[in-house]
Amino acid sequence: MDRNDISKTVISRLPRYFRYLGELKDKGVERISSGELSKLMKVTASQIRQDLNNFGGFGQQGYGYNVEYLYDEIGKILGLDRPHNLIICGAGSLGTALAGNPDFINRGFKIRGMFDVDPVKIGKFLHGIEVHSNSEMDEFIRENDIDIAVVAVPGEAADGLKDKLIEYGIRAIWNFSNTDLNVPEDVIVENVHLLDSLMRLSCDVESYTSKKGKTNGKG
Amino acid sequence: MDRNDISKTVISRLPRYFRYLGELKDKGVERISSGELSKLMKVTASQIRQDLNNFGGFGQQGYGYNVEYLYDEIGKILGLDRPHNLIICGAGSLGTALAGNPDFINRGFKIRGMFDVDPVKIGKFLHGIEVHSNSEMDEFIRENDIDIAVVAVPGEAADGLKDKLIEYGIRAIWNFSNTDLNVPEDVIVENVHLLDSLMRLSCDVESYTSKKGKTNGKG
DNA sequence: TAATGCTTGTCAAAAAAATAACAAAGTGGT
DNA sequence: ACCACTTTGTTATTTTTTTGACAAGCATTA
Repeated sequence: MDRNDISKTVISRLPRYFRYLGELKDKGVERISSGELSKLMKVTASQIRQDLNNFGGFGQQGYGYNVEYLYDEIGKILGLDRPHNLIICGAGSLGTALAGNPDFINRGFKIRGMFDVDPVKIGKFLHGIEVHSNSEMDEFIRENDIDIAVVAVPGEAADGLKDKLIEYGIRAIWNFSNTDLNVPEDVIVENVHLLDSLMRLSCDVESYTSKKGKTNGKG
Repeated sequence: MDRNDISKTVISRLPRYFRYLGELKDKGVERISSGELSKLMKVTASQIRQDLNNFGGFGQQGYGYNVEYLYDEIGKILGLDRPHNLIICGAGSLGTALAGNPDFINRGFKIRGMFDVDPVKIGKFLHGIEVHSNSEMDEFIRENDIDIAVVAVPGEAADGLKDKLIEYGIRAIWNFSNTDLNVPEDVIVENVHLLDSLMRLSCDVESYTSKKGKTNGKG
């Protein structure tokens, strides 16, 4: 089974496994069975076993999985065994918030610099990270071995920025702008569409309310 | 077909349809066929037709879909035809960034107040929104008809906060903390696990890199 | 008003994902 | 060293999701 044949669906579940295993590790738990993990995570034990088996036999019959080993292995699959160098494009409040998030650093995501068009911001330090002019971006990316760019600019500016980033050699974009970025197939985009997410919540509220209304009174 | 029988998968695609229709509407486009929309959105026309049909026949044979009508209808499904009152719990940099995002207001998500435990922050105004003490939360939620709470506090504090929110009557939580919140089944949680998202990106970089390595030289 | 061309809504088929079932392989106690 | 018990890896089944196909219906034009 080739790494690239594994479905998107399975991959997207890995960070959650990683998170739970990290918590177990921190608590000093040494081993866990798919059944126990299933109860914790509220997914079927069958799914857990099948997901993990895509990457090889991490467990042992009659024993279960070694928490630390499994944690490390999933970490490797997620590419966390080597550091990543990031830049944040857009030194607005969102970019600044991301720059200040300690979780990213803790997992090896190092924010090397921020970029903005606003002359007032350029030269300032936000959470210890310097804000540069966009004109320095090309050189900065090359010199600092940047492999991930965070797009935290207003929607209108996102598309132009994306083209520049690709021109400068970026192949992985974490996109916070509320548009879809069309990119060549060798460029990866991971979207965080906040408004979409909020709408999903709103939608669920709506359908739950209508369900309530129906079953109400007697239910 | 009942509203509540529609699969999560379909629901989760609605905000994206809404986004594209909004853009078309702004451009003055009056009608669009599933085929044209399919090219724009890079999904199959069949999927578009089937998704929309879950909610009723919004289109017309030989004509397609009326952009504005479809936009409004999807808006209703998403619960955007009525305003929502939000509070943001946690006045750190993330909470502040969310408070300053104009997209939310534009879609009827009104941020009524922020909450924090830090006495230095209490009483301050961030992006025009007052930061209150947690002790005022109960009353504030009732008096301002709050229906959505945003959890933007550090992971350790999230679980305790969640319990309070539920106690105070909140039934919809937008969770930015990097943990899963266990809630009763009448409470809805929409997660934005930023680190999980970043790990997915890192994972894709990893597998793309290994694919490159393999097919390199000849491919 | 009739003919032509699109495009939907819907049914059928295929593909993908989740769940269930179980033999094989290990653990742990005696 | 053996036995009972646990738990995996894997195969089979079911369910869900996606895609394909096409008749029915409306728009548009002459």
